[in-house]
Amino acid sequence: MAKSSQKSSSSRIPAAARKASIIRSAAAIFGEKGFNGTKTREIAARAGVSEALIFKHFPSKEDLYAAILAEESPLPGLLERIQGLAKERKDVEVFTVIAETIVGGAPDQNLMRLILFSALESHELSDMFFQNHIRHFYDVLASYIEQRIQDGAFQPVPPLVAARAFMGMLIYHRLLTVLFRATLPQEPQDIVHTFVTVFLDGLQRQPLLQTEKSPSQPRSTAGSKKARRS
Amino acid sequence: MAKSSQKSSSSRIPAAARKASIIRSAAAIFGEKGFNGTKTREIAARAGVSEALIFKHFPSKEDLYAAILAEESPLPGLLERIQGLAKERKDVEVFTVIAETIVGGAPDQNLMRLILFSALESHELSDMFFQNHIRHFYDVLASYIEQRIQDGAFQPVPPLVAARAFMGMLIYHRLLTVLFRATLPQEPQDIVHTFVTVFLDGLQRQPLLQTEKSPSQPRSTAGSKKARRS
DNA sequence: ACACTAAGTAAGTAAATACTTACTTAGGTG
DNA sequence: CACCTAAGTAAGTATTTACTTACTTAGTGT
Repeated sequence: MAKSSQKSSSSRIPAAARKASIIRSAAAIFGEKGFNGTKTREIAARAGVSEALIFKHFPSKEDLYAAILAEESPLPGLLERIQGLAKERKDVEVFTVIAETIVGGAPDQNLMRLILFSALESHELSDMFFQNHIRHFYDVLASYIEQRIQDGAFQPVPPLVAARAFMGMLIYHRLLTVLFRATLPQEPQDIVHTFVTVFLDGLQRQPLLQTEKSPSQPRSTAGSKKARRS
Repeated sequence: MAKSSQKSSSSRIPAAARKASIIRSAAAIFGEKGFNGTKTREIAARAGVSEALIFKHFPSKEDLYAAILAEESPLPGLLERIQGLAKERKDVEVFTVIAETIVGGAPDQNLMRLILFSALESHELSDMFFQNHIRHFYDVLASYIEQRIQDGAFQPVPPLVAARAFMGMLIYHRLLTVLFRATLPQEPQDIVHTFVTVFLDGLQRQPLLQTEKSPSQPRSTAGSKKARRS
């Protein structure tokens, strides 16, 4: 009987294609269970091949894992899109596009988990990943913020801290969704709008006040008695 | 140096104490390597006991893991502290205390990793953890924000979204530090100050404008062409 | 002193798992 | 066709690992 139905692939296919198919199957399982939780047997089953074939293509499980991390990339064309808007100083649009991308599910569930797992399990590739993708993104965003501060449009805050603050809202939101299925009742675009509004209203130069805040507030900004830390 | 020093325990000690000592050792390793990456042999070695003793105290590795998750608690007295300040409507203090706690390293590196690992490896206890600790914290923070909106001090935004936005800045910052050792050149109190300032300036009712923003901006707040709300 | 129990362990065991070996076979090429 | 190589596999193997078993011993109450 038997050999009729292969699931994702059938008998002889060229090496490159098979390799890609194994990578696809493996990425799904590594993302679900992490490196240590994933068994090569399971990868083989999902790819519809024998375990031995996996080792024909990748010297070790580690090598397979490395191949996946090296190829996955988040934020596909996001950088280019915002750089266009940034040149025209369209604050709202710049931050809205970023927020929509992330809140809309940008690094998909599996990639998100893959990144987290690899960071936790400290595969060195995770550091490389951070340097190549994330770091660069922050540099771009931070230099936009710095530019706007020099324009006099934003308050003088440390640009990288501000960039992280904004990305924190978004990524953390995504994290709660992916890890704890903790969704919110609001529509995605309302969430985006809230994030962007709070952040930009917070950054943009206030018409009257510049560092002190609320009119109904006595003042004690942090830096007085409270903020001594080690 | 020498082998003379037992690290956490020597010969006969009462069951309860030994149990606690095993939990301590196990928590450290689970936090470092996750459930699947941790071997019972390693836990035994670190606790300075035989593997068999671990299984005298905990029926299985899973049970030991569960005992750890059940007992670890972040945000120790934070809730009480902010509830006092909240009654007096001290916005800056409330958010500064929270930010100082988290940026200062509140869930310590190990607990942070433990929580992430357990969420990723989907031990049901992680959900329980979220429900018991994190959820409750957000409820308190969100209801404070809602109160301040009703006072007319904050803009009318969805309170839970705003609460998440603020916590996102903090936790994400901590995440980058813990996972990628991506530190910032600024002093902790400057980072705290930036987070609190941006967030509160963003939330507090603007003296003149209420939804529109920057004076140096042609205006296109979201609601014009870009933010087509469906 | 003497047993009795709680605290502890050395030495297994069965199952799982990453990786190999030795083999088969599909299908293009001269 | 006959051959040759790339594509594929069944059946191991050595090691690791969670957990057990059968035992020893420290210390306490009487």
